[in-house]
Amino acid sequence: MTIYALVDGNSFYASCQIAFQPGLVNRPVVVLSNNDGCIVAANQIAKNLDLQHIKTNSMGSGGYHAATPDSMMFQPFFKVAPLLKRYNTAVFSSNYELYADMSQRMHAISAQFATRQEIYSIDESFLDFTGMPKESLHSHALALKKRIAQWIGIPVAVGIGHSKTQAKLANHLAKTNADGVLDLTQMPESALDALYKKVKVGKVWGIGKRLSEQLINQEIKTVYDLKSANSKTLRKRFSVNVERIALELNGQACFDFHEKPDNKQNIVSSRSFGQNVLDFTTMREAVSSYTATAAAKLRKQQSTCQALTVFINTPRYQTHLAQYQNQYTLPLIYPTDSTILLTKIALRALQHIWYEGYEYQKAGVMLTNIQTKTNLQPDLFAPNPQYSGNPKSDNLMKALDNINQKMGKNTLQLASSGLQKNRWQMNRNLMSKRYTTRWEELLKAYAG
DNA sequence: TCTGGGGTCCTAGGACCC
DNA sequence: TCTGGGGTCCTAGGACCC
Repeated sequence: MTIYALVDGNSFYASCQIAFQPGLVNRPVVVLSNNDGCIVAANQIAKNLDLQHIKTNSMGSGGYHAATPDSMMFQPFFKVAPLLKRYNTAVFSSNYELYADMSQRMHAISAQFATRQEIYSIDESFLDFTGMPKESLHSHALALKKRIAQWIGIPVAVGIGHSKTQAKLANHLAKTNADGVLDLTQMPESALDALYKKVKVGKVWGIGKRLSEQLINQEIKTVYDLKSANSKTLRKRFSVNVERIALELNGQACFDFHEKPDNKQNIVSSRSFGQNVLDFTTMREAVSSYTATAAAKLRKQQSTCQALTVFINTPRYQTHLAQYQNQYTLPLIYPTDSTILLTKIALRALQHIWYEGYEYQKAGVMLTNIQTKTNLQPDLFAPNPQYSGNPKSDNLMKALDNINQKMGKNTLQLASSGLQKNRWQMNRNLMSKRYTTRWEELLKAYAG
């Protein structure tokens, strides 16, 4: 029987900031989303701040994240700014370069503690603990936790179970455990049931707000209720996925390990603008720039795409402004990974949906119909049947990627991306140094 | 003044075919 | 003078995740 462990960095982004400014450890710390828009990470002290007066209407019903009463998360920054200030909170703009580098280090350490690892997100990985002596699982996890703390200064929690869902749940519960580790595999059935009875069904991985409401309507209120529900009924009333989740809670693994990350089936690059965009020239630059980012991601996974979508919209929360949103998809005759070609297509798609007179807040580019380059299916009936990649373009793109990787993003770019990005680029007014990836931003220590 | 970005999977429904 | 039933493929939208 496979044993799964889930390692998860506590308030990961906030912990990354604290790791380099240990003086913050006793202060509330929050990290903002792109554009300094809302809060995406908060340490426990910040989470404990009194949110009474800001609980209402956090992101509106159309938001990605419903506000949960206990959470500072996803509150618009401007709404909580006065409260944060009152409590002397350290506020940071997102510093993705720093978090990505710290993430790699954390995952590398975790990998040393298991035969297999699945990197699930920037701050989480599943580990395979199968075959380890049962009584030592807990101490093994503690050793892992200790090493990550010592080597990179990030606190983690570890959950252990017979399925991914159990490991996720154990991890969630471990966060409030004294030592930050919880092993469900060593728990007798009765103890497990007693524990499950105390946890709300919405805490289960894969049960979001909507499903949780629907389950509660059917008298399935706790993890125990879900675990003991009839699995065929669950499939009929909800979905095959809910059925699987229930089985997983029973210790029957339905979701496999994925050691190698799958190639993306869709690649999106989109951003909110630092300030609303009114003119086509500026919008062209933004769309060109997002296309370049998406195309670089595409080449990184050695794929091509055969369709591209551009979307633009006005700010939905600024209700006094005229609202408009639209998207347009263009198929390509040949699969490609060329920034030059994709940019042409993207700008053509933009022409289709652009209307003068609106204040635009966001734009994005999505690449779809993605295929890996190695199993490209050339279209025999296309006018140019021998096409299966274009060596000249491939070399050019390779050179572009190499230079940008070595010298920094946007060292080399198309003229259509523009040089005055400050007209639309996001605000990050509170960014810390990139301690681990830039020589000139290294931490300095003074002796004497 | 100020509300993120990037993914996956599933399902329902329409178009089309026999 | 009758308006079935089954199948596939595609797309849009919903729900979930971090």
